[in-house]
Amino acid sequence: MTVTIKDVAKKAGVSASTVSRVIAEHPRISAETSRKVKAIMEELGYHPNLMAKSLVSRTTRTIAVILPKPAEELLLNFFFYELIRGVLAQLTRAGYDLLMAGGSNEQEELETVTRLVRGGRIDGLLLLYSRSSDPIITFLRKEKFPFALIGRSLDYEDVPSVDNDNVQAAYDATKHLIAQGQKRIGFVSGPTKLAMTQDRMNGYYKAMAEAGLPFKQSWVVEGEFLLESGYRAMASIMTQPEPPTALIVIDDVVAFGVLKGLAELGYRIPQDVAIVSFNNIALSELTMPPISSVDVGTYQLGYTASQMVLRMIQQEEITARQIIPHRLVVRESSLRTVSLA
Amino acid sequence: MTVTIKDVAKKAGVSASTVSRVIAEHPRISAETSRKVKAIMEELGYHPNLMAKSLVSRTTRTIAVILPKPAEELLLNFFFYELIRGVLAQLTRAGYDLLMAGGSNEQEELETVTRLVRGGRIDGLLLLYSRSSDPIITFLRKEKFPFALIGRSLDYEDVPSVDNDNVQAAYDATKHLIAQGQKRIGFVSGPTKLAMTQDRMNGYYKAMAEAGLPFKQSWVVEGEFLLESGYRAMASIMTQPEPPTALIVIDDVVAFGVLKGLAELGYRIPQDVAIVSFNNIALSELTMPPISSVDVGTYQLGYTASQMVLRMIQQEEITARQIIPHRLVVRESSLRTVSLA
DNA sequence: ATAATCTGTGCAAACGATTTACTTTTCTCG
DNA sequence: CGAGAAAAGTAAATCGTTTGCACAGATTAT
Repeated sequence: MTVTIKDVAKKAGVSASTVSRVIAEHPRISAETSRKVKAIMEELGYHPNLMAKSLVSRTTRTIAVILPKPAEELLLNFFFYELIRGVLAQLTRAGYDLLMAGGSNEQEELETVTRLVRGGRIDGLLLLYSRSSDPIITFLRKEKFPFALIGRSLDYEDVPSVDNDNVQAAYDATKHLIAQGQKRIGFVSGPTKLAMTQDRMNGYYKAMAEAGLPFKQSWVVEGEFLLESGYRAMASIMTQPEPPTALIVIDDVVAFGVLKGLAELGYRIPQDVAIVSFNNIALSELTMPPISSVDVGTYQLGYTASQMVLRMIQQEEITARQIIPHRLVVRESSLRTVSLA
Repeated sequence: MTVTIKDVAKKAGVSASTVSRVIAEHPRISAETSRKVKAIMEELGYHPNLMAKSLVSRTTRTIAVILPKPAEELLLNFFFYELIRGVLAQLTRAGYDLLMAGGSNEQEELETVTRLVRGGRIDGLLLLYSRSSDPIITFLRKEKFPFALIGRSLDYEDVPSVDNDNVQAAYDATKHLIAQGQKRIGFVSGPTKLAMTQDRMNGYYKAMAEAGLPFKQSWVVEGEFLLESGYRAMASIMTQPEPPTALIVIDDVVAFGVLKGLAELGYRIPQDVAIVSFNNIALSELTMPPISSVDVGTYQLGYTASQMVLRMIQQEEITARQIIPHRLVVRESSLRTVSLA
């Protein structure tokens, strides 16, 4: 049925080993034989069976990405495509394939990982998130299996991971507002159990403290990565006697809610309230007004994390924690003086 | 190193075949042996080598999704995550894995597909888009390889595919505006080479004709799936002597641009101009005002398309063209009389 | 009682490559 | 010219499973 290496060998009048070596560009093959065999391969439309190859080489040229279960996916919704493109770009370059897997709960996820790793189906793994005391990470470390984490592990310092400097990013964002003359700056935050949230909060605190600006606890609101979260936060933050005149928002989607909430309360942006948020998803520039946002380099995160895994597979030394530079993209929402069309 | 079926066999005092049969739940294995072997497997942490399994069974329990190259991805940006979740849900249920592949150009894409198919790495394939006279589709048909298309092929009627009834969807959207008392209805369209665009235009024409409403060619503008496209369309549509009082927009992202353009021209929504768009991405309800949009069932598209491929793999009969129901989600942007908060 | 069927298991041959260890052929050069 | 080295290629083992066939012992039918 399908054409095998033996078919090629027979037709070319050589042994299977020779064909194999032609494919591998083994030096001990004469130019003539190589040419001849290649011609036959072409003619027969031969493609090596990847399973057989993997079986003997104990290598699959495949790495897997584990998708978070639904409950933890919120943030990913808008990142995902960019991230995967970055991952795929790197893997394709290196001749690797990408396997995507997940599970509907923690237990299933771990089972999937076990099956893939122990079953020899993949050479490396990429985790898109970290939860504290993650059994998957524990398992992978025990197996000494090549993997990298996008984000930061709360449990171990030395987990190979690619992340942003979220402290600095929030610091920069806050500084930007301060440079615009803002003094009363609030923070619409996310779930504090996430390293990302904690880091951004700290950057904000740091900038405020450095500038000697007072801040009230009532200007800071925890929430989730949901539109509603930002919307509701406005009701509590902006209705107090002395509300902030500027807000740092943990994520663009949350910022959309903030925009909505502010509009309903009659605040103009940026004249009454200036806004800076994070992640710079494609829609940040489409709102009215466009939102200033810290670009975290989503594509780069995927690209670099994959590269890290590939390096580990090649037994190369890696730096356990790699930082992707961020970049504050300033748009109308944070500018003190703007000329509106 | 890794524990194989032989290790299990030896420790259990049986042959490798017996262990294999225990795993396969072969009927001719005694309950006692089965219990014993399973215990040993557990103890040793045995997981079958998937490559060896695939080699002999000529089956991989993997299907691939081919990612469009960057130039054609625009639309996918917001769909992608939902779509993949649908795909993954179906595949996980059936015990299949998902491989993701792509290429930076058409040639590379075809090579990837050839390598995967001929190399026996996958059992089925999912295409997320259709271009006319797609060499990949040609190849897959020739190989009689199980695959399904999300969308509609412009070349062949009988390509297994999962799609919306876009004609009906646009018809419904237009009817809704008409029911709101709208008479001057325009259409902000997409690239006409796409089946999706053509279908939606036709639905719009049909509803207009049926209602006996006049329409001007100047109320219809072609564009792309970009924010700018909708923004620019406003400058041409809304500045003419008798502009439409309602607009059908090909896609939510384009609608965001429309919103922006209308705001700059001083139109209020929906009082001055009503809007309905398509795809109902997560952000449609976050705009000011929230946009009425036709939900196309993105998750379902992925879920059903995967199911179709799985059926083909099982040699089951399938209906070549499956339609996912759409649903018009009415929000403020299209309501004639609204009480704004 | 004996033949026929059933049960439970083992042996060995695939599956389609790679790779080690040889064998044969061709050079090179004293 | 012939020995030894280098070059080119082959045969066979191997990777970890599955599975058709054989076979022994237990069970059932005649």
